[in-house]
Amino acid sequence: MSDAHSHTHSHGQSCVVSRGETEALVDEFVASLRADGFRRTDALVALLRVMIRNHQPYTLAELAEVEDLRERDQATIYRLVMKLKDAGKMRQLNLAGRVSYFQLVLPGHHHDYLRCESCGEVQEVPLPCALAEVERELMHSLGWKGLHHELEFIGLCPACAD
Amino acid sequence: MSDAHSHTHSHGQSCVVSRGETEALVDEFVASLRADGFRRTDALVALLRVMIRNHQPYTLAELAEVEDLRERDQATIYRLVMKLKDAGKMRQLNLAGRVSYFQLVLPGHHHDYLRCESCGEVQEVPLPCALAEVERELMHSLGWKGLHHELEFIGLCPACAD
DNA sequence: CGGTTTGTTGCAAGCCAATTGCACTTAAGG
DNA sequence: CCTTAAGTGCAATTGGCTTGCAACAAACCG
Ligand SMILES: [Mn+2]
Ligand SMILES: [Mn+2]
Ligand SMILES: [Zn+2]
Ligand SMILES: [Zn+2]
Repeated sequence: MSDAHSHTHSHGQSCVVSRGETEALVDEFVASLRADGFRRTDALVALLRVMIRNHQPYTLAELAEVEDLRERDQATIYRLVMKLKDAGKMRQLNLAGRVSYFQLVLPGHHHDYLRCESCGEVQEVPLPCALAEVERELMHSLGWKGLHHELEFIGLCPACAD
Repeated sequence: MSDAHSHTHSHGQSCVVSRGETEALVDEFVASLRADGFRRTDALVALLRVMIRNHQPYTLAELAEVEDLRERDQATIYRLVMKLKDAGKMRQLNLAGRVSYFQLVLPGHHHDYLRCESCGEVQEVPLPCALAEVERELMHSLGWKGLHHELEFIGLCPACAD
């Protein structure tokens, strides 16, 4: 009942960075991480390479499939992701029910998503997001601090809609 | 690492319905459910009573604590919730990491939420939501169907912000 | 370049909310 | 009543994390 998709679905390929530019960003990212006690390990570099090159939400399982991370222990990837989260460099998205998605925090990048209830496809919303203003209003009127948001549109993708 | 709150936090108490009005709505709800093969059982009535009376997101654990559901098996509550979801009468929200929240679908009711990253408090957004227009635009331009959305603002509640 | 400190990793075990199989019970309809 | 299909309790299982611990290896220091 309520069974979800289980195949590996493809994400939309928005927000991609060139191979060369990625390397520079990785170096920069690692450098800033040094201040938080991170060391430049192969696993960290491989992880950042993927998540910067293709700025999308990934499940831990998806990350474990990535080149240069394939032979890594799942616990290693898990701890890297969590440590990045603690450092404020990783965001945990709860797009689907049982699994979490993770996406690197890149200054100036914010994305909302569309998710298909039928096949699980996740696609970036190709429209500008106007919620920053609402955030300001909420912080001002309710006294909350440091608000950001997570917005997901849910429905049937063109393929599943027939 | 990244440890979340674990105590039972209170929800904001918006969207409450009077005791008498609730009974009428429950009867109406059950009646419409009959078309989907539902039977009027004590567990179903108790569940609807809670979720209509206080239209909020609940975890399965929270539902299991409710009067008249306390002595029920967790599997019973789980299957009721899932069957309602399959019938399109229940929405599964992914507000937090490991546990799902469920909220009854009531025509004309739509809510967005604020969640405190520190204490886990969940509060309804007291402003009107203007995303229906964006949904129409997305369906029109991208070909998705039946879109609804889930919007959550995340930050520090007044208490946790000091 | 050794030696020391401390973050990192593999491996295996554990955790826990959800999920399911099965036999029994009960609402609903005739 | 009697039949049929939905609902339920109970126990066992799943699966996505999550953690303890010993072995490793960046970074740093003299
Ligand atoms: Mn991006
Ligand atoms: Mn409501
Ligand atoms: Zn689809
Ligand atoms: Zn708080």
